Amino acid sequence: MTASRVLRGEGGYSEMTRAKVMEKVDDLGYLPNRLATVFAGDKASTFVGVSIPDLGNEVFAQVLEGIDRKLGALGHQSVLGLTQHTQTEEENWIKTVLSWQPAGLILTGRYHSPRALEMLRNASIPIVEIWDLNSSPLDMSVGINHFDSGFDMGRYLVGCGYRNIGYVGTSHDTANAASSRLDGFSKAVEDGGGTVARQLCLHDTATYYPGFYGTEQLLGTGQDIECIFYQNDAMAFGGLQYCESKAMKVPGDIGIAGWGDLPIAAVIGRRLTSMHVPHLKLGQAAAEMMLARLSDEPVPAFRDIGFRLIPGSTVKQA
Amino acid sequence: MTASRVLRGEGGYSEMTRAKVMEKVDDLGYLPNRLATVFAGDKASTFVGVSIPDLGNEVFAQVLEGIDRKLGALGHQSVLGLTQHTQTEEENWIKTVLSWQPAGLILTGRYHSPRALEMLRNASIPIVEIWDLNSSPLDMSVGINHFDSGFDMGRYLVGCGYRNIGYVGTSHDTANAASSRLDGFSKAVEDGGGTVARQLCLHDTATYYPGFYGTEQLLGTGQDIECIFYQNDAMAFGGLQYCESKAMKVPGDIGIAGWGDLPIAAVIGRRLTSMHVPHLKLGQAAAEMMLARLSDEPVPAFRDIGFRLIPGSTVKQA
DNA sequence: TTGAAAGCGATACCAA
DNA sequence: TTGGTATCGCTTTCAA
Repeated sequence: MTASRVLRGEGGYSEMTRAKVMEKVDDLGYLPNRLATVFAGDKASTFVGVSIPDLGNEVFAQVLEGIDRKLGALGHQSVLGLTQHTQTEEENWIKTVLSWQPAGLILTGRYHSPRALEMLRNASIPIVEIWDLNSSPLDMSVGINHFDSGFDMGRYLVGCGYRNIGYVGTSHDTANAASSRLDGFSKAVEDGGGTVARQLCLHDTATYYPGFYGTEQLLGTGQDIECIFYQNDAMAFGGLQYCESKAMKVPGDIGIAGWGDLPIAAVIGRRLTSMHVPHLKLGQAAAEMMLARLSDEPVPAFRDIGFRLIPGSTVKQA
Repeated sequence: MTASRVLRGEGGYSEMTRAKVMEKVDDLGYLPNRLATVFAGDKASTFVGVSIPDLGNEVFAQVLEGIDRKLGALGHQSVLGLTQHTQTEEENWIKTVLSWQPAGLILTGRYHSPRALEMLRNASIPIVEIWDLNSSPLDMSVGINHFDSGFDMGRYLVGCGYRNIGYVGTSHDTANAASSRLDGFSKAVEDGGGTVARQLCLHDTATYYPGFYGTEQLLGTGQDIECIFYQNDAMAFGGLQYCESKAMKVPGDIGIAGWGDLPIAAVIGRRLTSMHVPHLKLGQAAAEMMLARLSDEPVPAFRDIGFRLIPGSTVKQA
């Protein structure tokens, strides 16, 4: 009816009619049913499905915050999916969220199950793969090259004189960004004549306490580790605390390097050696690419958001 | 048609028909359109709108994780809204999310704008208000009594012998849980013959660095503050770092008390004096109440999730 | 400028 | 056990 036109403000009605309609709307406390709108026609929904591995990891919380702020500001909503780093969780979530006819999807990571890939291709909606930059994405991608960031850190530590290096991280059932970092890191260390003597991948969350006890385990093996690279700053901070609790000097007795440059790194007195990644900006960029695509603006297939090594003072200087 | 029955598995069809339908489904890569399902009838949607103030605060990230895990496990999805601690953001988000006919809403906080309240009442869907326990909620509530938790901390610090106490937190445009804590805290301190001499409410996020520079500001006033209570552990940790950077002994020269018992508190060597709140459990409880209500099980109107004082070693012992 | 009619995909209800 | 028909709220198209 005419009311529909008025509510959409698309013109083709008189001012008097408009007033009458608006009055009724206020009167009845009418709220539109967008289900019906989307259902009725070609109108895209304003949902965007967003999959995130977990929120215990501050990194991803920041990414999500960046995404949702930007989407929300432009009238879109995030439908959240926590995949717990598994492809099966992701696949189940994709199936469900697609049935809600989302305008698009933002997925963390570049590795998806075969069935997920098939659904994604059939869906023919915009998809942004984030975090792990994919230069031949399903559709669009924004993130960084994790292999390279690990490589740069490895080269830096070797340059500082370290040769016998350890790694503490967590493991999940699939290839992921953290393992790409470790691969790049190992490559650089070996290229430089060192070895990643001991790599500890805990079945735990990538947070403070696992960093603490992982360090204890790693150093307990008796090998002469000179420096430890951690999956992220939270774990590195846990490791730092462990070392200090044992009266080990950092970097005198052992070097500590994190990754991600989390907010905590700004206050620990000494600057943690780390790799800066603009998490919030990454999330915002993902949302921007999605929104641009949805309004048919040209969008590059991928965007490298970059990283920057932070020398810090928890490893000895070259 | 018959296919609909088969897909819902509600019986009333032959095995042969079922097989034929399923074959076609696989064949066509058919995905149901839940928009239509919800739209069609009384069937409730599986969305739950979840409003969260911000994710930079680890506390809320954990709450959201608890909610989404539990909802997801039972076939529901969270539609996220980041309200940035403002009622107007919340109101806008409520209007939008209601138009998607959600099964229910989970809202952080007990204070809502008048227009939001009106929409919420008209919606006649289950609503869980979390975080700030509301004994006469719109519908259901789960959380803790923040006033009481502040009061307990105040009484404890007074019991430790502190009289001239400071507070560092952040401020937002509305009454909120943190200010209830401060109210309760002040009451207890005054009851015990002390004063909350200086209260600093920064216009910033409640994270590490504001805790650091807030402490600098607070101590810079020259008043003889003996102990500082912080809005949360992240801020307290920032304060702790500030004090140590100035070679002040904690608790010798100054006492530090946080709130929330965040994961970081477990690794900082000394135990941070804090208040334990089961954030993840709180989120899960909210999701459970929502799901119970949606399946017409009896649900209490509110649930106190409790807190527990952690004496720690960053304040002097009584 | 307005309204009447068809249709989106699924379900409820009946009839075959 | 199966399938036709009306229906949900809105948009699109066409006619008045």
